Amino acid sequence: MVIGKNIERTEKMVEHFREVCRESGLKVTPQRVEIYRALASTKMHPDVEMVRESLNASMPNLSTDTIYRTLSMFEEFGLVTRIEAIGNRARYDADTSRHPHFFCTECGCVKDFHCDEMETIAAPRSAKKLGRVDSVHIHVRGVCNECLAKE
Amino acid sequence: MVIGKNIERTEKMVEHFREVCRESGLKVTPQRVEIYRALASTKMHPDVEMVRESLNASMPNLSTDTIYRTLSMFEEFGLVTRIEAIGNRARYDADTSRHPHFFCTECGCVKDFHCDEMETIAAPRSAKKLGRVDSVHIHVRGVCNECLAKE
DNA sequence: TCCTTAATAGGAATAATTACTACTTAGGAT
DNA sequence: ATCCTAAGTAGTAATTATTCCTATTAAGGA
Ligand SMILES: [Mn+2]
Ligand SMILES: [Mn+2]
Ligand SMILES: [Zn+2]
Ligand SMILES: [Zn+2]
Repeated sequence: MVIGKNIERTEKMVEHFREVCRESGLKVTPQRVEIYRALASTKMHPDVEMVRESLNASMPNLSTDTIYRTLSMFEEFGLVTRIEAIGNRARYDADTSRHPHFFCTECGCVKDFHCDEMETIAAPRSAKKLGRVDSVHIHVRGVCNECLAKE
Repeated sequence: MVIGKNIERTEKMVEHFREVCRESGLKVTPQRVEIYRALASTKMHPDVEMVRESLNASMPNLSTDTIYRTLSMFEEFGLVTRIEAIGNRARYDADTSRHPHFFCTECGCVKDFHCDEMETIAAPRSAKKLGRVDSVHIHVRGVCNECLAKE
């Protein structure tokens, strides 16, 4: 995972993360900051293993358990969104705004795209009859350009 | 898992399943028929364990491996749809028509609802720029009426 | 009925996630 | 600045979901 693009934006997000921690009485540990920064600085929607790899140089003793615990905690506090992609590994997104995803069924990559209609479509009455609707999720599946090129 | 409603419709689906098997050179084994029937006769979108439980009386020796293998094969041949619900168990739907789902974040249940807009919305250019789009998936998350009643 | 090959059962292996616990540390109090 | 304490972490074990393996079985064609 490459880190380094849009450093200003990333650091702004990290600062916001620190504030949320302080407001919520969560300790701002180096592990939490680095895990959050790893997510905020990439568009790859990383899973736990990708986070571990990207931090391996700077934090070689970071434990798997800490990554899992930390990401779950982030989700609970609305700092990240958990993405149920294809396959079995949970992936995370530091962009918590509502937006659709492209899932490649070949390589498993997850990409953002934008679509006003998909970002604003509301749950219909038929859905609300089933219970309380908290969020709407849209994704498309297909084969990404990189995988198409390989074929 | 309760089986038995809409028996005619279920049996029509089972007959179609048999035809697909014959056409594709797949053996019509009792295991396959019962697993397919278990899916076709419920609206619960069962996971592997639910299928096993529902068939435990009639097929006590049905192996987990067979259920996994069979459901994957069904998906490959377009007989069922695999649903990536919340949490870690894959769920399956014998209704392969495009329709949105309601996921309860409390009990994990999966319910159907209908919404013309969600069933016809097409992938936008911004998605197609990322690769070949094969399908569009929409679901909502919330808390189902049963869980709301318990609170 | 026989034969061939696909399919199954049962158990072992793998992969993802969670649980446990002794040790560490962030951040408030002194 | 130092101390205290509860919250957090590392390392490891346990659990859970899924896949792999292989000897045995049986579907469906000859
Ligand atoms: Mn995203
Ligand atoms: Mn459905
Ligand atoms: Zn790809
Ligand atoms: Zn519920």
